[in-house]
Amino acid sequence: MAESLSLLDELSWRGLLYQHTDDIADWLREPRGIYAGFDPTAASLHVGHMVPVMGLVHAQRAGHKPVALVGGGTGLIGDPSGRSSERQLITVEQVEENVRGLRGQLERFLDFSGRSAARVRNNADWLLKLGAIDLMRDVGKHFTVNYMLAKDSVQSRLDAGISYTEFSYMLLQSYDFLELKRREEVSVQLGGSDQWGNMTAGMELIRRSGAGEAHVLTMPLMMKADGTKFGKSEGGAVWLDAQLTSPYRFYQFWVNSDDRDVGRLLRFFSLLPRAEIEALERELAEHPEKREAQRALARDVTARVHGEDAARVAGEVSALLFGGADARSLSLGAVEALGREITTVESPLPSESADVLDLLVSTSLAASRGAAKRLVEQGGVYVNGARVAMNARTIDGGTLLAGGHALLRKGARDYALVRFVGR
RNA sequence: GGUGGGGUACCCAAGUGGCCAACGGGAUCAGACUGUAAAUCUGACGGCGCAAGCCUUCGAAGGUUCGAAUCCUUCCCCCACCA
Repeated sequence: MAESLSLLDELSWRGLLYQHTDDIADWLREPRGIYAGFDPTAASLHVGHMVPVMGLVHAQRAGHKPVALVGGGTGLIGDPSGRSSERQLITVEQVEENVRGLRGQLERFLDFSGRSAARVRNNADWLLKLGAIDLMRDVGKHFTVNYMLAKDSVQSRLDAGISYTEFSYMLLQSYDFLELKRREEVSVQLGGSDQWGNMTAGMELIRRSGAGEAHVLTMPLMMKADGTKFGKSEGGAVWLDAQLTSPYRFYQFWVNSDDRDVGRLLRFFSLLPRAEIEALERELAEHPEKREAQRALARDVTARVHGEDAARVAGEVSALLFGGADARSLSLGAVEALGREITTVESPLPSESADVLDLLVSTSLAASRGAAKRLVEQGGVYVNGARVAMNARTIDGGTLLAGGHALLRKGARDYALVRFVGR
């Protein structure tokens, strides 16, 4: 472990420090157990979750022992923090399935060996067997309703309404902290800034239960310079699961970062050292069109999430698609490599030709034939690099690439490949 | 339980008998410009169709009418105040 920088210093220069308890610096002089929780609201984490994940990664690098807590129990209740309306309950089966997905992803970021070995825990292990009476006597008694009502997460919901279920969420999260403190010697919790209320409640419970000293630290929410929400791409979330967001798309998400955001994104999500990030920022200022910073960011993050090989291939495919090469000059090998990274559909060559509109729909480049038609009419569709016109929108044998392929493009950067197979 | 207000397309929101597939804004998508940017401008934005046009939408189900998002009935849900 590099002992050069303390966890707080590291998080601080990266802009990952938002709020923390007063004496946390002293407390962190010794190696501590540090946890962050992730509720299984979906089968996969998305890029937004990576902020606290990176918090754990930095904690481990600084010599502390990270614990990733999967909320198999709290996920059944629903956290009101940062939400303007009541959540829909998800089924027990769904939560269990999601827990499996999250667990596997969290394991990729952390090192499970050595002195600072990471652990993954599931709060279902203690919350499911916690009885209502025990909860009220052992946890509830330590909180006044007045204290709970004062929390932002509750306060902001007083108008729209909040169920007793979600109102109680902070009790469960507090209990998690206490359990982890007792069982695993975890004394620090980190999370997004919207978690401050829940986290300090846990600290309060630990204090009142006489379980010793505990601290909390929050990290900022990633905001984009253009004001839109971070982590969305083509209308959907950017997932860490390769099945939901392919490594190529994942890589593209980062490559497309706004110039104004790249520096912060590098600090947040890459492990590159400070000097290197600052050099990239200078390069970006002088030659923004080269997008070196974006590429470095995409390489680093994609490699951590999907592995070095996947990151390299995503980079190569991007270079191929955006490098200005003539699609028709692609070798069969290159086309087949493309096919493994971007959406690819097989289509029988019906008679003599295929309608591009149908191909746009089958490759999901367009939602319906009507949408596909509008795209073509607006000049937003290209086959093998050539714009498609409404009255010339069929593909026949003569226009195919090596191996009977056609490369479809929608707009500036959405690609799909069609492989025509014999009847 | 009472009184009042409300449920309109991805979100916000106008619309109170035909001119409504439904004003406007946001989000989104495309084009121009560019750096696979940003900003700006232009266009598109329920489904099917080359098109004329057809079909399905305004919480749900019925009804009145030549004709309803708009009127009536019943039901469901949300909010505020009161109890």
